Amino acid sequence: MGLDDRKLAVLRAIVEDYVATQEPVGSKMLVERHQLGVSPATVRNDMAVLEEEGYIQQPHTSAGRVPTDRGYRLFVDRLSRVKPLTPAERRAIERFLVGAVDLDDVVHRTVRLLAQLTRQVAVVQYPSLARSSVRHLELVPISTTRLMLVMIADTGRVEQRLVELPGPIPPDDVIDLRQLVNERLVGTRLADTPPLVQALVDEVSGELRPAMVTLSTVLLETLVERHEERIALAGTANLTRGGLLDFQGSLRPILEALEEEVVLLKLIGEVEPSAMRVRIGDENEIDNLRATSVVSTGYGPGVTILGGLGVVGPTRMDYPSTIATVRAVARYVGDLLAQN
Amino acid sequence: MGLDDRKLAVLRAIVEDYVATQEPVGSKMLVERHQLGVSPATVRNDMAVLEEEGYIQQPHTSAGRVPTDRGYRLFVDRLSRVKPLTPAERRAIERFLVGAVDLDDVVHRTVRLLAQLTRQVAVVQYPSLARSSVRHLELVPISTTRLMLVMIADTGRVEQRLVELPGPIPPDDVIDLRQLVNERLVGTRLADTPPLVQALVDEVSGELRPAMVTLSTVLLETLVERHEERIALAGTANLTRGGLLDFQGSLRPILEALEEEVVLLKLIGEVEPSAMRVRIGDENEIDNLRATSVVSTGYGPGVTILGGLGVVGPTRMDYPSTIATVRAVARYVGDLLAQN
DNA sequence: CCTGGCACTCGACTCTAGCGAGTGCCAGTC
DNA sequence: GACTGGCACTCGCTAGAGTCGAGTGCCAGG
Repeated sequence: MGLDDRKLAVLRAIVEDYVATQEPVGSKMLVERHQLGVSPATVRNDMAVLEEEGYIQQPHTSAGRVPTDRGYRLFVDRLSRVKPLTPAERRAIERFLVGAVDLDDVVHRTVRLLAQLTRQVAVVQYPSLARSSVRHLELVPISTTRLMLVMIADTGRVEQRLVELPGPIPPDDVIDLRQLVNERLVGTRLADTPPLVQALVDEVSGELRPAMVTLSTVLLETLVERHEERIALAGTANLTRGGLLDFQGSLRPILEALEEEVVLLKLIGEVEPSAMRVRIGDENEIDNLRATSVVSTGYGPGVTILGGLGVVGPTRMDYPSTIATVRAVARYVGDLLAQN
Repeated sequence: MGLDDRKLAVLRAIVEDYVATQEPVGSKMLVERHQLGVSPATVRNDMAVLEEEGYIQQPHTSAGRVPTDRGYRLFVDRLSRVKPLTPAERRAIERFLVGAVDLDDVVHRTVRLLAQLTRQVAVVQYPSLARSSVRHLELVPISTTRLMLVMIADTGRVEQRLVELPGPIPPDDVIDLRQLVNERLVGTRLADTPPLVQALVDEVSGELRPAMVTLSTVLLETLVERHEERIALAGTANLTRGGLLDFQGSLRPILEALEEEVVLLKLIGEVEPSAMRVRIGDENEIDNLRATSVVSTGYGPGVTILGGLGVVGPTRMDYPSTIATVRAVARYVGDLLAQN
């Protein structure tokens, strides 16, 4: 059941028109707006085949056709050429991201930028801790039995945790501890620290030991287990564009899903090396998002992946532009972080 | 134009019924469901007066009455007794907040809890930097010309900034700098630091001076100007409860407003000492939120105010419960932070 | 294989009529 | 003077009928 070129052209035209107008598209409109070189009747026959194959669908008998998820999939895979960004968009990206003062700032600007450019909901994951290395560990005495542990990662992320010591500790010991953990851990990837931390504990003896034991627990929590991946979100208001037409009027499940960090991580986090990932409608594992499409990718300096970012929108989105924008923003952010 | 007791009772009944049923309430229903001891006709007369005074309103000529913003205001001010929380709710609060490991965690749990209990959008401001004191300043060398400045506030907040030095700086100088800034600034409220920082700069001379000048700029930015108040948000999905009835079907402006940190701060940030603030409909300064009511308060240990929290919902909300919940949560969080 | 023509389908829209909740007013009663 | 029962009236909501037209599927002819 191969689809010949014209049928593919028809599918493309349907997708493009439907995305643009948001209304089921009929055969007559189609030949008027695209140079297909055939009559409406022929297009109708093609459409019948496309429908039979599951690429398009009629909302009601005697209405135009609407692409199915499968139709969008084919469109994305084979029919769309990625639209290059306009110079204006490129400039917007640069202007927006220049002048960010720290990591928080970069992430915030990025997510807003992405939401604005795509006119959709944007999601940006903070550089993943698992993929970062320790740049510095700081121990700040808060009281005689309390320390504040501050971990600075090479990606610029800073994590802190309170350490409740089993007993009072003299200031000099804090300095020793600090030096010790820094010597051993700086430069290693967070994912690789557990054995090193364990070795540290085994090694230390004397009065420093109880403190070291406690500290090691917190260290492991902070560096590995806690793994609290952070996420920034923007543009939820864009869900209301197109009135209640998209999402058949029930934003509820989508808003709910977007509030679950775990869900978002699943969306954005499973990155393949700088490849675009497009999940259309039913392809989404998350039930609440079956009515949406998700375009995501990883970002990072060079080929390293630090985290993911992407957008969530109606299945009827402008895939070529969206994909182009997401890719461009990811690239810029990656480069930006490379400078740190 | 005094309203006698019965008229007030009628208003109260109207508010309560309307909040419960979401439908305009008529005179007959009213006498049936409340023991007013008079006939519908009498109630109608009272209602006519209440309408004339602007407390209630008819959506259409022959429909029941609906409270106006002014009506809700009177209700909140004079007619509602605050509902005590149920034991289940108290327990929920305790269970939810116990076990928070750090400030981020506390704030996140709080905002989710608040959203869940009130079934509305919850907003929690991180403990305000302006009201915090410096607990410790750390300078971490990143390269010979770069430092990471980490500021730990007594509220547990940690802020970091990259410092680009004008030239290379030896490690010993970093130690000197660190000691200097800590000596002078630890313990002072952030709002009070500018003159001290200035004094520091004036005082330092020699080779340390250029670095100190740069550092002071960043310090001032981080401590004072930047003032990046952080905000956590949860429960936006609750906006869709009640279908499209509330907010006349356009969530748009509300979602937009909720994404603006500045707007949220205005909502939540202007706290009076542990007093509840209720802004009803038109009373909101923010145009996009004219269709909503905002219940907010400050929180902090004892009488100190660290930040604000509150909820945003339809004007037709259950004020007594909402107010009780917001107050209770604020109190718990305040106590919790007092333990740090 | 494509095309023009044609009968058919069916949702969207308009219009009308009837229903009923709710009102305002008034005359009568305690 | 305050309350009540009664009554005419308003007007949004719903259901049903009718019309319109975009769009289709099919077929015969080029």
